[in-house]
Amino acid sequence: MSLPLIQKLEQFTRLSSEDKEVLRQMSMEGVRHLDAREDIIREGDRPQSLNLILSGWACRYKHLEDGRRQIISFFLPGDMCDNHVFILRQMDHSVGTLTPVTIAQIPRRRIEEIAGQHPRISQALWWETLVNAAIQREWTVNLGQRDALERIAHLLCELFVRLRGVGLTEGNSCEMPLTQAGLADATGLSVVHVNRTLQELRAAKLIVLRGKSLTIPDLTALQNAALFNPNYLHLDREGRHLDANE
Amino acid sequence: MSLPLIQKLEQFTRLSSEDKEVLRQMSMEGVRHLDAREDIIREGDRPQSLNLILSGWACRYKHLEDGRRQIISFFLPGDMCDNHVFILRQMDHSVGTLTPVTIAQIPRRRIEEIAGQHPRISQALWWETLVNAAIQREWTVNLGQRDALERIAHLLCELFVRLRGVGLTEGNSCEMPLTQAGLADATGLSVVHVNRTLQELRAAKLIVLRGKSLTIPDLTALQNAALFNPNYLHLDREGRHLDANE
DNA sequence: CTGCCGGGCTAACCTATGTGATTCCGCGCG
DNA sequence: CGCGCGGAATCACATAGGTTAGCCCGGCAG
Repeated sequence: MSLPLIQKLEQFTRLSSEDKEVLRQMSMEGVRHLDAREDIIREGDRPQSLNLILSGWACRYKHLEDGRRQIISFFLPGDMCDNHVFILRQMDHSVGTLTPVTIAQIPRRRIEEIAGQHPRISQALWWETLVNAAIQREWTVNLGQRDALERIAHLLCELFVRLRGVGLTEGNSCEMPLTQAGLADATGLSVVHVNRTLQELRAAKLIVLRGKSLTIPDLTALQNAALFNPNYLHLDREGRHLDANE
Repeated sequence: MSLPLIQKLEQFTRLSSEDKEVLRQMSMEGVRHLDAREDIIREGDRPQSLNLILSGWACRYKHLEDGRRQIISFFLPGDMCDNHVFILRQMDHSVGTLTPVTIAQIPRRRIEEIAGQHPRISQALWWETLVNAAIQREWTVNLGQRDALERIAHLLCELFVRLRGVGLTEGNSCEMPLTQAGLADATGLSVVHVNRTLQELRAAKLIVLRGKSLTIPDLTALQNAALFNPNYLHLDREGRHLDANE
């Protein structure tokens, strides 16, 4: 059973077995366990280490002064919360857990050392940063143009495809620990409307959502409803060509 | 009169005069002139060069299959349209001009050479990539949480502060070549509502917008109306501390 | 066992924003 | 010199989505 981080980076590049060993070692450093709803980093911090999610879900978020809150992105196992932020000096947002989470906290120095010695890894880390930026762009489109149903459907497609990329789906099902309030904060909708819209998606047989488990009976159908095009996830290792259903 | 690119990077780091000379040379390569409403790069392209905006405005945008369009970000003079995209293999969005534009088209190889020889420049380029990502996050918040008035006010604050950073403001005024349709595509609002909201901003004396010129009589007031906090632009060269009004 | 709390669900009502259509103005082009 | 067009401005009307409030259920803490 391979580490989510490794599975993820291998969607992009081939890693040597030495590279993989280095990443495995790295993942065992500074392991910490966090409860749900804890902050990993706060706006204004000047982090000196990088947090790699080993298990559980977290998110970036930002509060407006009057309390409104937006979830800016999700971190799933294999994601790095703050890859390369040390180039900037201050966090402009916070990162918090959504479920209990285990992370590896890797000192800045250690990362720089690894990146210096393993160009393939260094490049892969930049790739992950750029893919995150691409995801952020797609969220801009999602919030700006899609209506509630498309928006939620799109988010579910994205999460499902990303989870599949790190081996966390089973057939057409995956875990869905997000509460409706979480979905609301991520989509810019009210909780009430998220609920309404989920009913609609259920009624249309596009999703089965019970407890913390999501099943997507027909991914293509959901993608169509969402106007979801997976190209922005850049899961196209050279030569290879895959669509979201591969 | 210094190049916008250099002014911009110097908000972040000190460049040696050699660094600056290299950037100046670079800016003279492959200069091209484009009309308004031309595409610089299209979704699906695999660009082998980097486009630096010397003058004029451009934007990233994305179309949904049914024609809806979202502007994802703006490029002002000194911005690089597609810094580091060669790490990804395909453009997941297009870049088009909003006004007549002049760009320097710099071959990938050349950039890599320069970055290899001038670590300061290399770092500054990554800084610009990360700041763009931070801007994208703030847009997520903007679209997800702010109402129409805050949203437009926020965008105007951002554009003004960014223009000021490259010396393109005069007192409290700057150029504003965006049409209301452009503002609508960027904010996810309808043209009609953009118009209504601009009236509101005018009535509140927060902006003076005539033709292609924007004046912000009281930037602090506009920032307050927008819940605008400039920290996400990361204009904080070490030691220095400035607020948006400096 | 009971009481509380987080999370899901629903209903009635309200409003910010979208739609579609029309007018007006200025400017470049034939 | 008149026509056509992009862009701004309005108006009347429609609706997606927000708000407030309340209920129900299940788990766990005391």
